[in-house]
Amino acid sequence: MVTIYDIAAKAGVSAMTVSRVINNTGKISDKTRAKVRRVMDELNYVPNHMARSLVLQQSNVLFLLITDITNPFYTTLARGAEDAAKKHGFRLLFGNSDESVDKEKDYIDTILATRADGVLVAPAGDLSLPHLETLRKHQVPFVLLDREVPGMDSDVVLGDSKENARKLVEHLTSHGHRRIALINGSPQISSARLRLEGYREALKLNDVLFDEKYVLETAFEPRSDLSEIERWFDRMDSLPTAIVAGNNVLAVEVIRTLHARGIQVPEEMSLVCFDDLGPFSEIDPFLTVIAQQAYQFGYLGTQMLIDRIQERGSADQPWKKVVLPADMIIRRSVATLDEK
Amino acid sequence: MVTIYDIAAKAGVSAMTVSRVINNTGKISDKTRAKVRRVMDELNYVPNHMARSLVLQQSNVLFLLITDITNPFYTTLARGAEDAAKKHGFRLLFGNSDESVDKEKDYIDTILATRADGVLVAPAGDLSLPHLETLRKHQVPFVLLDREVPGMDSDVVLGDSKENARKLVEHLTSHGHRRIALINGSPQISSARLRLEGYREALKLNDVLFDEKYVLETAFEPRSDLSEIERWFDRMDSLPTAIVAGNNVLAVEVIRTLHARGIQVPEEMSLVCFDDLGPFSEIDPFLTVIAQQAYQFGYLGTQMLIDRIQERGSADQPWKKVVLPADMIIRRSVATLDEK
DNA sequence: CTGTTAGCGCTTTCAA
DNA sequence: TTGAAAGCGCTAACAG
Repeated sequence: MVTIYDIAAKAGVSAMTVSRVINNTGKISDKTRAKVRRVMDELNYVPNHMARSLVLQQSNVLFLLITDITNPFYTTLARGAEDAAKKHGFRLLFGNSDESVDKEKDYIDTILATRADGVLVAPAGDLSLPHLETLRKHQVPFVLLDREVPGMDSDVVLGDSKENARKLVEHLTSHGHRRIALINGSPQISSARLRLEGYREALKLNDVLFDEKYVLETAFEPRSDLSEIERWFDRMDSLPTAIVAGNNVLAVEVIRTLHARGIQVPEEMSLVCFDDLGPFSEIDPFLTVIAQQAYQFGYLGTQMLIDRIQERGSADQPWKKVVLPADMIIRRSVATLDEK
Repeated sequence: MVTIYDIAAKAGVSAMTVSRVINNTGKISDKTRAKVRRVMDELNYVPNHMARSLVLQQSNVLFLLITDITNPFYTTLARGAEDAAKKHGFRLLFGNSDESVDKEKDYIDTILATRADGVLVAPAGDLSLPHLETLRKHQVPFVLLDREVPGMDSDVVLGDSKENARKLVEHLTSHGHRRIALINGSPQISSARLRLEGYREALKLNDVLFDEKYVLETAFEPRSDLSEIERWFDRMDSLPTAIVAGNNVLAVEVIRTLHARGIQVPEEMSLVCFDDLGPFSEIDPFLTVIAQQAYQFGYLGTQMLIDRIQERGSADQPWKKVVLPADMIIRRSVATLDEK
């Protein structure tokens, strides 16, 4: 491996001078600089970030921890984070927790051990609290994405889950639906809880009685075992006329289940959900959705994180909470009901 | 920051003993080990991977460079790589080159500077050659994924693009199609070239004359400017009856273009493509595709890479080339033609 | 079973 | 404008 000492020897200068050339610090004569540059090229020198980070006590690395790398909401978010990080000269590394608190724990350990300068986290759920406390204890700045965690104050970028749930439900009631189900993620996740709240409020506002049997709380990621959605349908005596899915992945699961039972959307069942399906929704623009600005979640979150990192030492700013609005994209997965 | 020296001092042992406890090396009395462990917990010690990598001259990090993080083929591949890396105790970091040779270059520099132990690359194209040569020069083991680069021998995991193109075309001819177009990625990419070859061979085998005007070579990622596909349609006097898309992203672009022109699939135009659309294809299982085993690309590639890393020093093995078979999933995007 | 020494590649501080 | 010394946190090699 070529080090600054190899360069120094061959260029007839000290290692310190090489370091100065690399980092453009201090005063160097043009001649020396040129010579050092030439030798660096000849020897194919590549700086060693680890050695550098070790002495500088900072890595210029940001870490993005998402919960589902196959979900276009998160990959689009990742693109936003990538662009923002690059713009500010940070490198961005990704991790994928698969909605698992345990895998998340492993990543937190890795993040700590690799001394990332900051972290963007879409927490797996409320049980992520200890992980966040660990980050806080080690003074690693972080920004929460898409979900909050009770008991932990921090910067956070959110959608307005409650409001959006209300919009979705009212879209359905305005088409004559009264028996509206909610197939939601785990109540251990703040966004799922708020979506349930919004759903209940919207029902009340529209004089529809809340019926517990129309709510299924499962996981935002499909479980591999026999589908809970399957079983939920099995025990349903009278089906709803419409379903709100807590996210895009659940919407797909619902559609599969409906297909398997020969139930047509929207003729026999209306369906709406949170989050669009990514580029592939274009194939058949079919599902009516709340389209959150995934890219902005990543971009803004990263900017907030970098602000926080660079603020180090200056007066502590209060925590920032950014709530990004979302549009409803109306397509054709909702039928209009005539019956009262 | 807590270091092994802090632990050592508080536990009344030397730093070396702490190091041994952390790494489970050497012989340590149970009593000492217990005490060191206790102090580590009390002080919330987190090992510093950078310091460790610096002395060990290895990082236990693998880097996966893909060309499109929003393409489910690559995210599924990433899941496979993740699982394989984890199984062997390596950490996996991702980068996204966006099909850009320049961004790829940046990542290669980062990879070199952070001293990853090995790299999995889906190269942006033939122009990636210098990047691979850089890796080779610095003795960083790498495995190519999904695409080869002329002039560079290495381990590689591929699909059988030629054979699969043939299957796709013959599926169309067997349904009576004779005017079959190919909308393909850049000829700078090996898989695109082979797909074109397979297409031509299949036409010949079925006594269909090759017609240049039915081939469009564009990019595997949609360009932001006015769609080339748009313009290609514009200058077409007699439309084909079927289209083979070089990958899933292009298929989506084709569908959008067709929709905009009010052309129905499959009634007025049949369409098939390479690579499935990920979980979301389930919503409307519509497109007939060659479904490559994306997960296996990542899993096997990672295993090959780790083999290569661990072989260090032992006799050089010849380069391995793994070709993964793919199944055609027949859905309903192909119409049967009666006309001869 | 445990400790001492030296050094991984780099930058900060101080001196020339 | 340049250099020498020290140290970031850790572990290999050797000594006890």
